[in-house]
Amino acid sequence: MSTNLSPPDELLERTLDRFWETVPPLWGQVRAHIRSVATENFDISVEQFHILRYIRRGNWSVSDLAEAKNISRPAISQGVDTLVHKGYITRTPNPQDRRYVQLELTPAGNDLLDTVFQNTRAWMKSKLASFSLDELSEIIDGMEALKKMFDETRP
Amino acid sequence: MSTNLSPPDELLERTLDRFWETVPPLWGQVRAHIRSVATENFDISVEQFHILRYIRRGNWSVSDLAEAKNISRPAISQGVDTLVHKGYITRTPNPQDRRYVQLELTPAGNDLLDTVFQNTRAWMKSKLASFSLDELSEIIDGMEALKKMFDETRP
DNA sequence: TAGAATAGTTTCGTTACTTAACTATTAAGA
DNA sequence: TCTTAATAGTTAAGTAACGAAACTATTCTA
Repeated sequence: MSTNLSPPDELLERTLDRFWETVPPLWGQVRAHIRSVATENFDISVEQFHILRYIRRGNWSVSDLAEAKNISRPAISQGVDTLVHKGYITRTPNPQDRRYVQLELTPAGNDLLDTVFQNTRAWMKSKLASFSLDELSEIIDGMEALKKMFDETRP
Repeated sequence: MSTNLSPPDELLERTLDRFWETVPPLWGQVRAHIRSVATENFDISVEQFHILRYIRRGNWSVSDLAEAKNISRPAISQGVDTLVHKGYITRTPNPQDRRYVQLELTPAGNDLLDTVFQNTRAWMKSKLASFSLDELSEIIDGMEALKKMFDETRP
């Protein structure tokens, strides 16, 4: 049985400092890149791109999406609406429970996602190309540890 | 002199997978928390909060802010406007070059930032409280490595 | 000293959100 | 069974954030 002591405050503070120095600027750059790819090749915004991403990941209803993205159901509903109009997803009432609407990607939606994804990943890879194996391992380990922060099964 | 070989593609892919699994959900949670603290205790949005943050960090002009946040000058100008109206920052023309407007936090702006920051940090600390020293070190190292991704001085 | 460059603002339109109120469907309790 | 409650989703109305274009004010430059 472990003693389960909290880590020293100084280390927590240092962790948060690194987080704030790193994550917001980095995410801003990635967002900006996605926006430029998505708007240049397709007529779509970062938010709409994310809705597609979540649908492919398995969030098939409006409520699922709203919870996953932490925004209101009406916001999702409207986003879905424009994506349906643009031909990237379909709405199908679920025959089991007709309150639910099944959201699915069309072939065009899948293509869009593939293109933006591949483009963004290639760009990110180019940014990582000069990294050493050790640096990449550090990033992987750090991400895996950080991911546990919102793991509800933790104490 | 180093050989400067690119890392194997498989490792890059794995790094990106971890990135995408970790950063967007995590950032979403943090954003949502800031929003709830900022809107419950003060009448302010995440975006406005970030403008205050950047001003405190030393981006004192509208153009500095626009570049740092990667959004247009008009957008900053408007955000600054509402923050001035709310009494959190002041605009002072720079006497050296009167095209520039010096942006400074009022005491209320500093208090706001302190409150939201301390609250958010405390909440994040609580999320990290159960982490081991090794896990925290991994996060710190990972962040430090990741931060170099947009370091323009790299090859 | 005229014109180019820079800093910032205003105007106008778009998009993404929110809350409140609504419809449609299913579940639950008397 | 029938009524009420709960759930899924949409519609409506209003707000905030943002960009592009056009503008003012100031400083630099040739």
